[in-house]
Amino acid sequence: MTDTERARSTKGERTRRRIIDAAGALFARSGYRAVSLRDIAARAGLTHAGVLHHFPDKEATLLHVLRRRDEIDALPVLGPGIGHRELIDHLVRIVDRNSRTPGAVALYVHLSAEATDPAHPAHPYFLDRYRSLRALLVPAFAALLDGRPDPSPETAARQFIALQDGLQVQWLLDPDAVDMRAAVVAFLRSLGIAAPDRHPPDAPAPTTGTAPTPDERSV
Amino acid sequence: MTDTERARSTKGERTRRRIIDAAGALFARSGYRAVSLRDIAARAGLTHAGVLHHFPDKEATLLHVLRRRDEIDALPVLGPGIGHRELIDHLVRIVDRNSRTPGAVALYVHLSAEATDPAHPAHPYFLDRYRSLRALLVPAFAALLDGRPDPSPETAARQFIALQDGLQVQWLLDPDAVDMRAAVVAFLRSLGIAAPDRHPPDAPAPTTGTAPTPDERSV
DNA sequence: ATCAGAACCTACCAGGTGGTCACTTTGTGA
DNA sequence: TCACAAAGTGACCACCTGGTAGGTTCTGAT
Repeated sequence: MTDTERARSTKGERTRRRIIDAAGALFARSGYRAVSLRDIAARAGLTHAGVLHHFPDKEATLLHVLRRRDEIDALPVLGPGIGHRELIDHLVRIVDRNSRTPGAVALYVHLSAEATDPAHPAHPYFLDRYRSLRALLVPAFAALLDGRPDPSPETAARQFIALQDGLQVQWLLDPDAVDMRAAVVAFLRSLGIAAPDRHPPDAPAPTTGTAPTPDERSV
Repeated sequence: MTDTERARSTKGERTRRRIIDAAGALFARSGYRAVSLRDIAARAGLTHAGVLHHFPDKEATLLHVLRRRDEIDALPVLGPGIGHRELIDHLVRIVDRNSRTPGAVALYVHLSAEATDPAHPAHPYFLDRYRSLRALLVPAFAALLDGRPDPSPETAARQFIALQDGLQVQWLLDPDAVDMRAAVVAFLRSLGIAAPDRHPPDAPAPTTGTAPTPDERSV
């Protein structure tokens, strides 16, 4: 069976990837329910039966799209051991990058709204996503807000996440009118938390920041 | 033709209302695209052909639902002449009431996400909605933030709206875990704006709540 | 060069979609 | 009371949905 596996790891893997890329792009445009297997198949250059050869059903397609996006942003890569400032800086940098990748943003806006329905296949995913994001943010805010009790770290974390989700909707509706980064940075300043510099990656800035990962997403 | 009109204003009007009520409830559960005319018809006690006798097509149904919701919240009723404090108080009160009416919240969460797509029938509606909400909020924040320049009134308005939209998603995913009012009030406090009292309307007792207004929605 | 298994397609299924049409039933103003 | 418009129906349309069955073509390790 080792031969089998090696064989599968060539062409099959490649079209499998084309399929989830296509699915991701389409889910971003219109959400999960409004996209058909034939739409996905057409964009990937197959028949819808071809898609179902690689994935058991439509739902599996969605789950793979989400899994792949998680690999791309690799938020967990930061791990719980990361410094609080680094975490916030990293998240602000993600906001920045999102402003250049409407696709990823649209995907999450559509899916998080749909997934509100407990019967939606992505419902557990988003429950877990928000839970673990909060678990990451609460200690960070606890440290950065130290002393001041007013917004509790829990509240600050929830506000921070909510702010970004809400900004994304307004931004998608009218991209030129909304500066997501500015709004997020202003929020942090209101809490007495300094904002990271404008464009740490690239040439002149003080910090060297991380390498140019392909693209990132919504938080 | 006056006779005709008077006749129409009785039974027709009544089932017309039943239809948009049914449509509103279903759109709230699952969004616009996932709900069929037959679903709406069944809930309203008709055939789907009957629904299409009253509305030219499915889209008209959605537009009427939105128009009706606007009448209910009657945000414009406040008018531009309202006091700044009164406006903020009113909005916070709406947040409060939303916490008791998941249907209205879910309607807007679903639709605002779907309407991100420029081809969606509600796209112009939401563009206008955010625009006019901002037009109402910017002067209010300009006054209440007076002096302090840090969050510009424009930014504060955008944050305020985004915060609520984002909170609604988290709240729908896990209603018991999220206190939308607390998060909004804390945000205002961070800007140095006092929060309105807990339950201004009605008796001082913690329970009993407000009068049984049908329901209200999201801001 | 072979040949097993992966990749993929055509054809089909039952069921759902928005919308139309010709028709019957019901309500109501005169 | 009556006539006529409004309300509502059932049958139908073409089309799309996710999923299956059975077959053909391709691929790549031997």
